[in-house]
Amino acid sequence: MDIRTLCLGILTMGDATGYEIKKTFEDRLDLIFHASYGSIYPALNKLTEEGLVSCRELSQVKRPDKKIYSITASGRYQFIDAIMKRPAADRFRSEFLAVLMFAHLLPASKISELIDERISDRAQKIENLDNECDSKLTDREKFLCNFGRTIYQAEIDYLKDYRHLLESDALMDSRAAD
Amino acid sequence: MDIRTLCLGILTMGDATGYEIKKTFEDRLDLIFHASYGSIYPALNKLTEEGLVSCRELSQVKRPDKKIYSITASGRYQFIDAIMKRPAADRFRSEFLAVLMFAHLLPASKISELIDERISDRAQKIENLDNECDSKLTDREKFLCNFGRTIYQAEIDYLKDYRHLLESDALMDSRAAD
DNA sequence: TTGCATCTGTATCGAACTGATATATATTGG
DNA sequence: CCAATATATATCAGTTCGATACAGATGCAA
Repeated sequence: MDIRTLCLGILTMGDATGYEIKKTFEDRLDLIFHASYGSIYPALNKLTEEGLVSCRELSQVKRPDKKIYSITASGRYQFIDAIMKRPAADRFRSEFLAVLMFAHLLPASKISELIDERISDRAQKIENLDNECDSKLTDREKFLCNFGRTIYQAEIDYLKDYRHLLESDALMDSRAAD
Repeated sequence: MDIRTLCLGILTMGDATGYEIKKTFEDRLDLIFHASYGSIYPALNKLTEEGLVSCRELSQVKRPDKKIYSITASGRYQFIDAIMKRPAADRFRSEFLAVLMFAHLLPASKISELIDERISDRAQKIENLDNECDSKLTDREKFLCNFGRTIYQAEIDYLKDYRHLLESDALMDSRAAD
């Protein structure tokens, strides 16, 4: 599933401009999927060419025309087709964990700082989700929201419980270096 | 931190060929970071140009020469510099979760199947980590290995506990459609 | 023993995607 | 009153993926 397909999915929820689709990615899919203008606008052009979405232009004074996209019947079929297929594996990349892989090359204080920051970052993300969760309505959205909270909390708990493994490791190495 | 930098990091653990670096990504960084030949080989060329790694060629009979890369002193400094910087945010993309976002468009049976498969996939990943964890030695590696297990287990637990929210939702929608 | 899969090793290419940047104006809040 | 944020379009260079190509070695099962 590429961004083109997911734009189609967002349009099943109602007509939107490219700008609004970007916002939807940020507001409701932040946990799950990311997309930049550099992929959204070309995607919408291609979808239009292929007849999977239609586009009406709303001329505005002293601004670029607003282009409102709607999904077509054939677009809807194609989207259902796409989500019926087995989803590809998650893609995950964490610089934080990559750095920890080389913790022995850093001073112990740096490791502690890094973990402290990670914990407060995850806590912040949970707080954001808490706020969003209230206003969200469907069980489906609550499910995804709580999914995120659960995973973030599991990470915080793990870091708190086992950080000493890294911190003592680094400490020993730096002592050995003396 | 890009793949170029992480290749440098892998070379701090010992000399290696491009092929071996790829294997290291698969064997020891699978949880954390991914890289394909299409990024590794160009990265090594660029690192060589910049004098951050050196390369000696080992000619082999009826095979392309084996190129063994070593990190240089300046490469080592540059790598430490890179990991001292604040790590960028994780990048995460999950087609599985994206599909769940549109669960209301799928039959309830499909949702159940999807979740069943996800649970066994995560269980498999935990089993793989269990096996690897034994043979790994340093506290640092154990830390990362158990990190992965913990997160995967949290996901399984969550899915088991709350899948009914999605399954009943889908059921209601399909009844409503009748 | 033959044949098939997997391993070792190099490398490139098109397509996908990111992140920054450009261009304009309106609105909101401190 | 000014700065930040929001609305709205779009492109571009650089990064990365996934597939593919080539080619012999090695292992293993029928």
